Amino acid sequence: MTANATTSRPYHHGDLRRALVTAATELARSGGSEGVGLREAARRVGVSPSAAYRHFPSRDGLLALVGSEAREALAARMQAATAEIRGSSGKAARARFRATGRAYIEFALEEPGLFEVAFRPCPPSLYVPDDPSPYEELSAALDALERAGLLAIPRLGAEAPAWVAVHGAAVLLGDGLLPRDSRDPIIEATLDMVADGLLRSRTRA
Amino acid sequence: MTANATTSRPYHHGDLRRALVTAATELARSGGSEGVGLREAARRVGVSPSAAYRHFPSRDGLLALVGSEAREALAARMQAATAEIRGSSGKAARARFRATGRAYIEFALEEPGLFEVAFRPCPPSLYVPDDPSPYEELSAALDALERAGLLAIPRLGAEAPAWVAVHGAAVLLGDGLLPRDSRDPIIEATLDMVADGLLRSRTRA
DNA sequence: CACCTGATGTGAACGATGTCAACATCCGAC
DNA sequence: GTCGGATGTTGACATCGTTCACATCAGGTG
Repeated sequence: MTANATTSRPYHHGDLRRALVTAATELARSGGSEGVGLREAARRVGVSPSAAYRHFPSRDGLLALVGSEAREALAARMQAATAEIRGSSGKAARARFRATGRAYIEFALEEPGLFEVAFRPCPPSLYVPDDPSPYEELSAALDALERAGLLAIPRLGAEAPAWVAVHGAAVLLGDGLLPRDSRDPIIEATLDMVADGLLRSRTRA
Repeated sequence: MTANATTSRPYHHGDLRRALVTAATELARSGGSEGVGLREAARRVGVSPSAAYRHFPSRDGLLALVGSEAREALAARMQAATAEIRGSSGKAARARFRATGRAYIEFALEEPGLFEVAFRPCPPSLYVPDDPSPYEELSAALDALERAGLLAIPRLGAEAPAWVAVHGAAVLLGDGLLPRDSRDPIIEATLDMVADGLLRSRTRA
C-alpha cells in the first residue's frame, strides 16, 4: 500500500503537492493572492517551509497552480450555468450566452479571492494551462451563436469584446468601484450591451 | 523662508510627504503595487523608514496616495484626448466619447504599474478622493451625448456599461490575457460594442 | 531673549516572510 | 541487502512592515 487508511502520518507525506495546493487555495479564497503565504500553507499541512520547494520553484509557482485551479472552478461554474438551459433554438443559444457571462460575474463576486488569483499575471515560465478553461466556455457559447446565424460581426472578432465587458463588470463590481447594491441591473445592462453589439436583431428588455 | 533654495538638506526635510509620494509613485510606475516598498521609498529620499509613519498610517496609506495621483494622471490624459477634438456637432460628441475610452485603455497599456495602483481596492478609511477623476471625465462625455440626444438608453444606466467595457479591455490587454499584437482592433471592437449598445443609429466601421 | 511644547526624524528592535544550503530520512530498483 | 534519488527538516540569511524610546528642530509664550 502506498498510503495507510488510518492517516498514520507517513514520514513522507502522502501527496504533499496536492495538499499544499489545496491549502494555498483555501488561503487564496479568503485573502486573495496577498493572503497566500508559502510558510502559512506549509504550516497548515504540518510540514516545514522548505519542503514546498521540492514541488514548486517559488511562491509564485504555487500561486500559478492555485490560479489554474481557480480558472477551472470558474469554467465549471460557467458550464453548469449553460447546462441548465435546455433547447436548441436560437433563443436558447442566446440565453446560454448570457448565462455564461452571468456565471462569470457571479463567480467573481462570490469568490473574489479565487477570481483575483485566477487572472493574476504570471511569468510565462510559470504558466499552468487548465483544461476546462473559461475562455473555452465562452468560445463554445459563441460557436453556438454562429451556428444559429445570430452573430452580427465576424466570428473571429467576437471573443474579445464579450470577454472584455464581462471581465470589466466582474472586476469593477468585485472591487467595489461600482455600487454592489446595483449589482443586478449593472450585470444585465452589461449583458444587454454585449448582445446589442455582437448579435443580430436587438432584443431590448 | 521655510525652505532653503540651495537644497542644504535641512535636518527636517522640507516636504517629506510630497517626496515620499513621488518616490513611491516612481516605484509603482516600474513594479506596480508590489514594487512599492515603504523602506525603499524612504531609502530613495534619504530618510529613515520610520520617518514615513509621521505622514502615513501604513504602507497601504502611502499606496492610497499614489493611487490617487495615478487616477489624476489618467483623468488628465482622458481630458487631453477629448480636448483635441473640436466642434460641437453630435459627431464630435461621439468622437470625444470614443477618445475618452481610447485614452483610458492606452494609459493602462503605457503605465501598467500606475494603472494597477490606481484601481487597487483599498479600505474606506484610507481612501483618498482625487479631483480630476476618471469617472468624472466619463460622466462629462456621457452628458454631452445626452445633450446631443444620442443616448439610446436612460442616462442613469449609461456609466456602468461604458466603464465596464473600457476597463475590461484595459485589464485584459494590460495583463497579456488578450494578445497585445491585436491591440488596436480589440480596442476599436470594444468601442464599437459600447457605441452600439449605448448610442442611437449604429455606425459600423 | 530663554524656554518649552509639539512636530518631525533617528536608531534599534520585533516578528514575519521568501529563499537557500547542508543534512536526515525513506522508498524502490538492482 | 544495499545504494541512489526523491522527499522532508534544520538552521540561517536578507528583507520587509511596524513600533517604541529617544534626538532634534521650529515657533510661539513668558
